[in-house]
Amino acid sequence: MSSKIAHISSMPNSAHCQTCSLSSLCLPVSLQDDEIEQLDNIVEKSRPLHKGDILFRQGEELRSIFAIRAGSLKTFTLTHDGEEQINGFYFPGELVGLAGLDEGEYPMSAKLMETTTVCEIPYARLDELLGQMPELRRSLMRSLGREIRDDQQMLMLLSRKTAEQRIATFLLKLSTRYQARGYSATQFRLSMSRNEIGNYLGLAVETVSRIFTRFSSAALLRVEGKEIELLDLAALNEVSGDSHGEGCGHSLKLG
Amino acid sequence: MSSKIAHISSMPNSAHCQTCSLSSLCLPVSLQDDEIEQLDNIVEKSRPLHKGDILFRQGEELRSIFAIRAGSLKTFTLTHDGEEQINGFYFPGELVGLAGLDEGEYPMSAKLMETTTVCEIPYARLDELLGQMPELRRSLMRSLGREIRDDQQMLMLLSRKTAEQRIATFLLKLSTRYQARGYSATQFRLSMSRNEIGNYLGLAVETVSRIFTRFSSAALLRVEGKEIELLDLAALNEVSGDSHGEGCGHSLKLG
DNA sequence: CGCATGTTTGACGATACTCAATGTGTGTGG
DNA sequence: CCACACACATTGAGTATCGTCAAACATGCG
Repeated sequence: MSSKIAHISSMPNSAHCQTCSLSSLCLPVSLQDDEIEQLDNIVEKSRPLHKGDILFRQGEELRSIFAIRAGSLKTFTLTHDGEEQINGFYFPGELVGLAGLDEGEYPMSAKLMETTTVCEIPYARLDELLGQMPELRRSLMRSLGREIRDDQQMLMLLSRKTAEQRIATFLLKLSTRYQARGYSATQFRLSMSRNEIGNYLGLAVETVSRIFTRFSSAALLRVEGKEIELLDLAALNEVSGDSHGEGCGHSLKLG
Repeated sequence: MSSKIAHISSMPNSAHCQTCSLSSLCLPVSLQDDEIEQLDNIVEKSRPLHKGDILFRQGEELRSIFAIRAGSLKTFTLTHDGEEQINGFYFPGELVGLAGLDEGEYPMSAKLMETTTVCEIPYARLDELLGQMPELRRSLMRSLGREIRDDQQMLMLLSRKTAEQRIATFLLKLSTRYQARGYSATQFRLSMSRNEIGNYLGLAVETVSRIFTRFSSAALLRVEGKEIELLDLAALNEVSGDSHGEGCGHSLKLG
């Protein structure tokens, strides 16, 4: 359980922003070629980091934000009683570390859930570019805004949704995000444990497990350890409570 | 219940950013005098708007963000089943509307809880200034970051705290915010109803009411309708679950 | 003054947590 | 390569917290 601090050493000559297949997700801006090149120049690509490594730690000085190239990580804070509270999961093409921009230090820690490659974007350099490139600036604003909206959807989830609705919502969100980066929307591998899912959704592990089996019995999905197949997106959507169709909120009876 | 859309008409010659006592809260930046003047030029001060008025509506094009000069408002979204979900309460010196910057439209509505005066900051003009003034840019970043951190504290609250802890946390947060703007930290008037508090904290109205009386019985506070006096900040802190001292989590027994 | 809205209090019940035991997988070391 | 240990996952039983329903009470607005 000795989680090492990830030490980024730049790859000799890896990929570039210009050719990165994730660029449309990472910073969806319409930049000039030379602007992209400028951006590319300040970005440091890491060699793969290992599962369990800490990318940054709560309270550390915020020197960089990170874009994920491959793999996945979780961000979390520690509660007063030393428990870890997961704030979010991050996948390729997503930016991590934005939340700390105001304080100059990371308000939470980031830990890899599997072998992961990131792009490091030094904030000082980025800040210069922001002054020169309005589009980049707006793009970053959009990323911040998206972060806020995501959090607010979570607020909604935590304050109004039942356990079933939370899990359904969670799975559908994952589905959407996987789809956005070219993976299957219905079949994927959960990179987080049931424990982490429960922590994130404000549920006990046991509840998560029970609902997985309940959904399985109802043929909404197929579970095999961490492998998941969503069998009935429409029904999941119904259960999630986000559907506009009248969901009248009846919960699942066992099949 | 006919909530009018607030229509901002600029005051002939009201206050200026240069002399605003809230400027340190609103945009806590170290700007040059001429920079502040530039900012002041694009800000439109409203005449007082009435309780119940809508400042902006979810889905509307985001033309401006707002700074509150006096009064208070709540932001909320509508759930799929038409219920209102409160996202936050805003007080003088705070910025509203930031969350929509990415999409170009407001992701939620804002409704006044009492007679309120705001400064309107047209986004197009602001964006120009952002390119010219690095400090202003960082300040706005900080505001966005703060919004994110606040949301994440709420996530923590909703996913891990009991009803008692939520109410205690809520009251202490209010206390801090009031203090920051020069009001009493222990005596204030709740501008929101019990219903709105419950909605915001993910609790039923009845639960909110019960806990208020429970706190009252335990001499943690004094309630008289919307008037509140916090009698034992230390104890409230203890109950809130945020204290670092060992809280061993025993709930209040009636006095 | 009366109706509407907001608040308080009580009784009851459901959802999800805790505790506990068993089952399953994963990684490590012999 | 197997065996063991450890973390993770599932399932069950009992319970507590909080939500729902209901009614009385207070407050405020027209």
